[in-house]
Amino acid sequence: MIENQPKKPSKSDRTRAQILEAARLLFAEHGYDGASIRDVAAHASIDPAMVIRYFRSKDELFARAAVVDLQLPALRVIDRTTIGETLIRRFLEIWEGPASGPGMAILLRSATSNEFAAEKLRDVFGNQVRPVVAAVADPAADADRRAGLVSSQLLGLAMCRYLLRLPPVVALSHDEIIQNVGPTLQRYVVGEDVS
Amino acid sequence: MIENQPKKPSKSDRTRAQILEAARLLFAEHGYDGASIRDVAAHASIDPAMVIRYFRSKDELFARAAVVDLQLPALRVIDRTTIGETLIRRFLEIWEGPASGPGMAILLRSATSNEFAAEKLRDVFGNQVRPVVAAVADPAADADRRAGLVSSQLLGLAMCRYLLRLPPVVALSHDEIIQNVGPTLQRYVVGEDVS
DNA sequence: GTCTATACCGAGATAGAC
DNA sequence: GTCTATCTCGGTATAGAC
Repeated sequence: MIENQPKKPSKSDRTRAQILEAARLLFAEHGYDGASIRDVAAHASIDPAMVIRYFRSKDELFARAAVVDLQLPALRVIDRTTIGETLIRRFLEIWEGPASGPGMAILLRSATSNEFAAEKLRDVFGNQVRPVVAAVADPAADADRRAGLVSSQLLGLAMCRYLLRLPPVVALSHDEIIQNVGPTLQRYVVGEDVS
Repeated sequence: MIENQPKKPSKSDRTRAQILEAARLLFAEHGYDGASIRDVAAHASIDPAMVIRYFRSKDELFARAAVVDLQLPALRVIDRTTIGETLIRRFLEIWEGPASGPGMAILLRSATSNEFAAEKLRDVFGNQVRPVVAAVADPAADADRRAGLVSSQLLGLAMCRYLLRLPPVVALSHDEIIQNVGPTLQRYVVGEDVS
């Protein structure tokens, strides 16, 4: 067999990982246009030509860097009465927790001016957020609209707090966010408004 | 007197206006990086050198294009019991009404990757949104936080509906938006939650 | 006032020596 | 596998002819 994949952190693999990590950092901070191949190379202490050698193009590098897994299926056991709080807590973990990477920041930072990033972001909400909302939405038929409303509040909060860094939103404590935004999400998911 | 300003739509002025209009359109649609001087010139049926001649640089052109006046003082007569609905109705006018230009789209499109645009957007909320919220917030001392929460919902809605074009959010009718988002804003401005 | 031509720069990407 | 050198392209901005 040619299968000698296990246990081979070859130098190539480590270099590749370094490049990818540098790319994720810089794409998250400066966006697709703002982060150049040269920047990524410098940050990984490597030659720019290597970046192209390992990933064929900037687009492909971005595609590799912009993978997002919100791990929402972990919320499988859901309580309809506390879904709002559950969602906002998970949101804070994703954006500020130690485990989750900068995947969402990468997408959101570039989504306004890069159609690929925009499409990926729409995919995230269609494939990851929507199913969770649909599982508990009040008539499930409204799942699309409810998931859309949830997304509008959560993306807006992320924009203001992590990208735009609007001072009063940055200043909010986790408890304040949970207490204020939680009820909003709760109503969007299982509320009886609607027309 | 050298004052012959009135009644002189000289060819220069018209050209200047054409350039500015083209710039506002393209900056709103493609963002700062995505809209080049050449694009703007082509769209205004003019030579690229003229763009630089009229506005000294791309940065200055962007600064001229990115002026925003939400005209919120027009809401001076405010009813605390309907402030949420008032705000969301004004939001829809700003983004979809015939009068308002693409100013907000210009800023929001570029704010994630352009520090100047980000600063201008923070200014808009500090100088235009915050005062309105402060005028009716419930303890007025919480005005900053309340205005921040309002901004998070409104910017998120704008992102999803007009920039990201998330299908379920695009599909929302004006009435659905008013009925669903209005109560959220109402609670953010005069609600009694908080910690 | 307007446009042609171009300078200059930094981007992404490639060829080929080592 | 790695790096030096370079190509090409498109960006902003400028010089100078008309």
